[in-house]
Amino acid sequence: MADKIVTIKEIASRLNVSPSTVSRALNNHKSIGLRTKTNVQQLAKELNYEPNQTAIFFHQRKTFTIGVILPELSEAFFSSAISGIEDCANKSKYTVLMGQSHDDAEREKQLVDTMKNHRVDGLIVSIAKNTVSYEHFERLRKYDIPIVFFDRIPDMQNIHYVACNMASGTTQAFNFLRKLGHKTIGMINGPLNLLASKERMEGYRNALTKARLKYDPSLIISSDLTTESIYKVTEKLLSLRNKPTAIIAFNDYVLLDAVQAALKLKLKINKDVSFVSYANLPISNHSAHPPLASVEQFSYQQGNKAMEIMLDLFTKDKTENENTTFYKIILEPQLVSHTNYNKQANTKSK
Amino acid sequence: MADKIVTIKEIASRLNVSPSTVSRALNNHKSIGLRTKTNVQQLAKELNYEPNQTAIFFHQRKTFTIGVILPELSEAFFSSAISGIEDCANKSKYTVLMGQSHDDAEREKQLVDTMKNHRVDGLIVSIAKNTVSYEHFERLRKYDIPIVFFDRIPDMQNIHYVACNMASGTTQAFNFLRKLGHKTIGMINGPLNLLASKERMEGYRNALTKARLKYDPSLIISSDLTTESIYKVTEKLLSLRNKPTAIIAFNDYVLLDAVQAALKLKLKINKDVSFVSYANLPISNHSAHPPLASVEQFSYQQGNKAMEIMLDLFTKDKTENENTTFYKIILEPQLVSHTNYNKQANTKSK
DNA sequence: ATACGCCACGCAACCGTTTACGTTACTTTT
DNA sequence: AAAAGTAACGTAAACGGTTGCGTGGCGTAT
Repeated sequence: MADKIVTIKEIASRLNVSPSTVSRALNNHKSIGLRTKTNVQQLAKELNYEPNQTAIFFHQRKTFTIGVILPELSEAFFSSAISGIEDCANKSKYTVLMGQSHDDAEREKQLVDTMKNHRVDGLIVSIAKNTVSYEHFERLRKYDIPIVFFDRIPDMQNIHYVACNMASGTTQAFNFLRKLGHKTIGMINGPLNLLASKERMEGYRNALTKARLKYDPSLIISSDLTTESIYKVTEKLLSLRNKPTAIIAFNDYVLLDAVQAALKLKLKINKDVSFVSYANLPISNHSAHPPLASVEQFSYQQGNKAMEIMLDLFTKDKTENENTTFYKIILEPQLVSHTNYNKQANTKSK
Repeated sequence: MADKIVTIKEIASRLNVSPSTVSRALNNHKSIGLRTKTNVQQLAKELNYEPNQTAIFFHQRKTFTIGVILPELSEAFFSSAISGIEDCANKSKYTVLMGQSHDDAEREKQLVDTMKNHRVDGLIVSIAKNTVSYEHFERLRKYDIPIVFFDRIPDMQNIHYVACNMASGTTQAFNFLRKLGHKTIGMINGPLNLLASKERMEGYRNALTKARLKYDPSLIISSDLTTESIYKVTEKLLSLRNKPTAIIAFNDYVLLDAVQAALKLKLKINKDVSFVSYANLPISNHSAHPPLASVEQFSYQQGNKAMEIMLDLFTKDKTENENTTFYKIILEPQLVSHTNYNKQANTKSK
């Protein structure tokens, strides 16, 4: 077999034509005669010619690669999101360069630089927990690399993003519990510098206002999301005079710890205290103490939408000179009740 | 600011030197005078010069990118594995191009082609369930793109791979159950064309032989890993005359369904029937009916090791001409008992 | 027969960087 | 003082493919 990698020049010399003719023939350029065109294409097939994309990328200043930076792939939320991104990307011949920040701002910065050097056509990012400066993102503008943020949005002006309305989700959760008869509802929130925490807080208070209830600040406690912190916070909530009969947990990971803390206090789950959470674990409904309901955040859809926006930016960039409009997509979360039996388990295998 | 992207030529013309001098100065080449060297480096810093990697990649025939193709990121096993890959890759300036086959052989083939066109320096693959032909892998040899397989290994000669010894894991599981007093142990296996199934079978029979027990074929049933199939198979097992008091489930997803099936038959878990499984769900110990023990397959380590092998191949390629040795790394799985309390929950947050 | 146009293809520059191979000017050796 | 060496930098080709422009040959209109 042909051991050497076959290039356009190789084909050209074999057919006694110029490389440019071969290139045009392969690209079905109109100014090439039918005769030579078929000759070239046939020989290319025979020799198993495959264009060297790195040369093309370099020449066209386009890599058909989009970078994705997110905190942790092992969190189901993000692995699902990247699936949404990838599925959409592949439909348009794009490939995904992936990097995890492990929630470390420094690492995130490095990744952004790497991706920039790789000249990705665009970047989809969910920022790290402790990212506070954003110059590394700003620097990308010079290279015309658009960024679309999702879920974890930085506090920046003029950015594209897609996120889920956690305020609304929290309101839904609150009302759900109210309808079940719960009068005193606590919440284990995250650090208040996170938008996600602020929104949950906002949703909680909105629900209170609408229900004309008075606000008891001690019912909402922020934790730093570590196991120890959650234990402490949960115990604190459950030993209040105005003790909550239901708790909204920041997410499923928090839920697991909070439930353990409650059990330690000899409380019966769903009797002495009930829980509602935000879905990020696929099998939380198989767990020993599933929440009464979950706020579904549609991670796959968020990723998918982010990639759609990216594709849109690529086409728009060519026509409009200055991008003055910014995509700000807010998805509505949906409360999923787990009281009915498990609907269907996704058939997974390994 | 400098709006245009600054290149070596730009720096060269500003300093009235040639581009090659700039290039050498930036790379600290010895044959460049200290004077001009510092001049160049300073101006580069000022202008925020950043090399165009696509040009470099193209020129050096090296992309510092490795492709990873696996079935499903949403399975914890794989998302953990890719973390292992990425962590190792980043330490050596490599980046990860990712693609999911969704267990579709056709898609896998496309991904291999895409990665080849992107000229990844290497490929790490866990093959799709229904991949039977391997020419798309063979084709990469021409491009000198090494492949390292992990976990799901194709039936090919002369390949590098890292996998877990499922036979040994199964033997461990079997003996564990025997020690707990179980005399009749069933197993829900996967399709027999999978190496993983064959190995489980092998491990089961090895354990039997060592314990001088006779083999009852009806105690091992293969399923196609769909929920319906698992229900059926479980019911079959539990209605045998020689009814098993313990069942080894193919993996945690199978476990979930098998447990449901057992519950449907009004059996008490861990009393009428006990389970052991192969770990791929991180929170299986929080689930309503956790297995007595799990065979830990060290997915992160598998990925990590695969990438280490890849790096090794890169360095070796330069010295040795023909690669006549192939890495075949077999990790020993480890049985983790869940009877003691949950050790520590990984602190995860979102 | 001359002019015009089009078809089909070649030439050469280009993308940004690296590098083998000069070339110059100066220093050292003998 | 001539030869040799060396420091410091320039020239140009190369990586593989694309593309604007040029050109010869042929057909057709006039």
